[in-house]
Amino acid sequence: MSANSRMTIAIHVLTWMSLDRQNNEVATSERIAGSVNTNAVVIRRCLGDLRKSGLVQSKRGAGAGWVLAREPEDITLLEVYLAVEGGGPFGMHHTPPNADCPVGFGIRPALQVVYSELEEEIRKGLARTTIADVLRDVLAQQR
Amino acid sequence: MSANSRMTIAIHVLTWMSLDRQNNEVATSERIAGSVNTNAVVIRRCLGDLRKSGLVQSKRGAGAGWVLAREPEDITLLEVYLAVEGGGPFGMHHTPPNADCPVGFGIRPALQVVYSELEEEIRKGLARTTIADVLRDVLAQQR
DNA sequence: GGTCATGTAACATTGTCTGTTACAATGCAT
DNA sequence: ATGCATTGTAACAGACAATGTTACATGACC
Repeated sequence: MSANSRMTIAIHVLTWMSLDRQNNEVATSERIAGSVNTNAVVIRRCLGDLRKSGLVQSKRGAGAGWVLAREPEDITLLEVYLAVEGGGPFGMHHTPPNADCPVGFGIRPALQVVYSELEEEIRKGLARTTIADVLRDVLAQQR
Repeated sequence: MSANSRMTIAIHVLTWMSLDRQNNEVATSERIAGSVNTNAVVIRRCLGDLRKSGLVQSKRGAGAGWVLAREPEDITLLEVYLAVEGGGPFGMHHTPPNADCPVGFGIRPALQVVYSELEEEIRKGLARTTIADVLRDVLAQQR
């Protein structure tokens, strides 16, 4: 499968921000990038998606940075998923199948049903976990 | 997300083979490719994966081709998934996160748990549908 | 005004998926 | 045994997406 890490990065960012709220420093893309171990622009792109969905807010100017727009308990992984992830788990044919064949004609709508039911299951599963849950699990891992 | 079509192609192939069993012709990669509308080698690669998992069998020599190793009612989409799909729906960080940060240290094992639970949900969902179900739905789409 | 970080564009790099060509291996038919 | 159609696989080209990087205009506080 894709091995797309946007979901992972976004959860990492939000979890980091949840933990960092206790400090008095400002959450900048640069500092977050230090934890994720990537370029700050990658983090800004991610935060931009999260802001469009209303999960974070940005401040500009001097002392600028990012803050959570909601409590970690109120942010589910489903919202993160909807914010940063594109299509579903499986893709359709690259080029349209042969419509003169019964299977080629009917396979796409048939799979559409199967795939969207599956997508619904994924969403339900993601809705059960919040960023606060992840933070708790993350801290439980410490040495 | 990935937009990986291997799953779609594999289901298409197996569904086509289920329908084609009624004819007296031999199922060759060339004929299947005609329905999927792609190159025969792509189909052979897919069939190779399906064979490794025991879902189809191949015959060589003259009059060679492919046959289902099991009844369409006994092949679930989960088995197809396990045969052709690689990793799970989400990937981890491209480069390892900063282990000196508590979040960077604990995020991977924490997400591993979340992701594998999700993967389990997907598998359960896929196990509910068989190739015979798909064939029925495909034929119901006809003009 | 100086400064710092956001916001975004542009581009390079990398990796994966798909498609294509080529060809050896296989085994039935004649 | 020879021919033939197809599998099985390697090798490569092309397309595309994700990621990383550089650069710079924009905004707002000091």
